[in-house]
Amino acid sequence: MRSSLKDVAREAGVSVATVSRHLNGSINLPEGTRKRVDDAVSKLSYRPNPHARRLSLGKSDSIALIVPDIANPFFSSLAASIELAAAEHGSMVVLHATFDRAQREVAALEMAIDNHMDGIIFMSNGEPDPRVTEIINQAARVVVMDELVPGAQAPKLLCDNETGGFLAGRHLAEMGHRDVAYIGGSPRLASTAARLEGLRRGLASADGASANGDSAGEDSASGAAAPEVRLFTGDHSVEAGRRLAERFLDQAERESALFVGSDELTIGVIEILKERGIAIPEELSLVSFDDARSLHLYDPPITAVRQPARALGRRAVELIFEGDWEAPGFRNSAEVLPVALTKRASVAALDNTPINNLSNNEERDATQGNKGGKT
Amino acid sequence: MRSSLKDVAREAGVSVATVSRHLNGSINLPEGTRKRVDDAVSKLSYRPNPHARRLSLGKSDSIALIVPDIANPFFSSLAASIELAAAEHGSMVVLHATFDRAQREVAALEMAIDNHMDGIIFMSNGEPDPRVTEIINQAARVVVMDELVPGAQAPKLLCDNETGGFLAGRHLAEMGHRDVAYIGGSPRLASTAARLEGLRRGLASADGASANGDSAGEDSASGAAAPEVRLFTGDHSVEAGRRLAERFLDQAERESALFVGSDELTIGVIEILKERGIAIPEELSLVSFDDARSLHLYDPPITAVRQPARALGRRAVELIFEGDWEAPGFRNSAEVLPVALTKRASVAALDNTPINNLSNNEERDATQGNKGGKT
DNA sequence: GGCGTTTACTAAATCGCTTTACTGCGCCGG
DNA sequence: CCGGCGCAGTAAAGCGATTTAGTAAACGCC
Repeated sequence: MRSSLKDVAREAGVSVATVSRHLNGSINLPEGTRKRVDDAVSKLSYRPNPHARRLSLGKSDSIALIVPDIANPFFSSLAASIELAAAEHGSMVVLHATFDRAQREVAALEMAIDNHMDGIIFMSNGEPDPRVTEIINQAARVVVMDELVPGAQAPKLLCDNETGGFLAGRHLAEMGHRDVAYIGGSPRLASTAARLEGLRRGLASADGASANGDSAGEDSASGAAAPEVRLFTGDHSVEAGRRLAERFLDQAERESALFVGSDELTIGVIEILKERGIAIPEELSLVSFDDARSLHLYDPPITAVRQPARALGRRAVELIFEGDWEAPGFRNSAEVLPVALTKRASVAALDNTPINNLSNNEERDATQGNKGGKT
Repeated sequence: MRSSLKDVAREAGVSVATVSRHLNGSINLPEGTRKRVDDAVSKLSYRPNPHARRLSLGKSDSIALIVPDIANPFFSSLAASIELAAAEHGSMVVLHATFDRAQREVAALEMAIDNHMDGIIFMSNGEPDPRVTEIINQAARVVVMDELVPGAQAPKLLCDNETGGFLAGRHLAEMGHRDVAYIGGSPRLASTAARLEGLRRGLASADGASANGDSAGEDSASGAAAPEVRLFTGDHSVEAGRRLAERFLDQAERESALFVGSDELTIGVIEILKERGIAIPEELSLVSFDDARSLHLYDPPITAVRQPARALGRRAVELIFEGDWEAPGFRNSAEVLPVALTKRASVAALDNTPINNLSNNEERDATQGNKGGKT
């Protein structure tokens, strides 16, 4: 049977208050008493009951981690760094998988609130739901990560989606691609919008950047109209990747490259391309997003924008425990962590394009991170 | 401010006991009272305080999941199915990553015990530590999964390592391989022993099985001595995979194939092989274990023994909530879930071997599962 | 020697729920 | 009319901490 404070107090011949206060360092006992208490504690191998502690203190020494799918390597990398950082803060991590279903998101959030979690790290790639926003705004300490929740009054922690899109776009453009399709999450998501904006900017940038004299005019007027990016959107699952890839192939017109919004989708896409015998990158180039899987071993190695999963996780925990939650602007702040493009072999140099970009594979094209920006 | 039972009781004009008992279904209120209470509950949007509930009940509606590394896709798949099953049982999942360090394992277990977790799912690939065993034996409901903990009195849930080894061995043998090295976890682990035993049995089985007349004698006497399997062991990390692969290559004698104990190790191994320009499978064949990553997209697609991660997870939760923990033998029981060999393209047919096994790639070579065996 | 301060503790309330034991009270059968 | 039985509900004792307010004794100081 576990022993309680009372047992320790009796054993040491003092009151429970004394033991409790001593153990919590809120009293300075004279040597003799201190020893008696400490001896009693170790003799009875006393360990405080966390349930009682939590009831009394109204906190839980835990944070809730709410993610769409923990089996997704991006989220599991995130989870790993979150668990590690939380443990360093003496906190446990409670896991909730939502599969992007608002119902489950609501349930997880409510559970977290009821449990007086010290913090909540919330992620969703699903369609925005007002109930979710409402609950987040009631909760004490929520960090909204990876994707915006419209209307949520909570510090946001994101990767630099816009730059991610830009890096992909610029790289593709430099390799001679002009017509690119996007396969990714819902267009209602902020991440999708940001990536597309970056992508377009990147694609356009090459017009000036790679000022190679002959603009290889076949079909496009020289650098005039911003390239049109066609969208194929769904959730971030392998299955969706397959479906969207098929739809893309059925409708493909002049696209020579695909920018895919997550490794999960990329897997589905590659599966379909292989099934249909379409060669990557000879017939279709590919840039993925996340780079949380072992894409360097794929056939071909997949070029991808890398999300800083570990850094995001660590930072989220920091925000919870060290964030200035009283500061007026804190709940409106947004922090953006840098992404990087890892060039591998899934992007082909198109026709008459200088191939100087085919070199330095696997070199990181790191980007400066702009921290602490405001929304 | 959250409202408490007392508030509801006051609002409904009854005592807290009545409300509590009604809410827990341990009383049948007459229509009028019932309605008053229910109305009060919804008017105040009352939600019981889990901390208080847990203190009173001495349970936590949570299970602890203790794994070496949640970023490892095998464990994260496991976690996904565990979270799902636990949620169905109204239970939360608390995550602990140990990195196979006994110190962290002990801490996680103690935390779980202190928290009166409804159950603990414990996994470790580290060197067995007596402290861990001792604590497990003190805990109420622990399921030891994936790997044995020597001396632990707890139901065990494993994949069929022996058959896994056997399937790999037989396949390699059928493809003409005789000299195989094993790269995997510590030889002190039961899983390693079982896989090696299976591997040897599988390799030997082909002597009779593939009774192809000409035994292509170069160096080996026809099917006489059981093949010697050289071991290269370490932890299950990419880094270890790289190190062990290098060591293997430096010492390699006649080995034509590698049986690798986990996808993580396999990644490291492949990296090294590529760096050294060794072609898979032409120069070296490879069979992995886990198949939790997208090995089918690798270059080449990697043949692997698949662990039934989702099934293991689901079953572990079932054991916790529906296991017969009072039954005398339960804490000594072991349950084995079937594995399957997925043949892809990382095993070459050696020389004069009939190539009939190169067909039906991606077909599952499913094995019958023998459930409920005893240790 | 009296008074103010420390020092060294303790009593008891509190957190919010569960549960056991018990009280009234109406009603029914004899 | 009386004893007994349900019914409807309550009082109060936990669960095991934390913490506030307070007390008794010792000590310093003039």
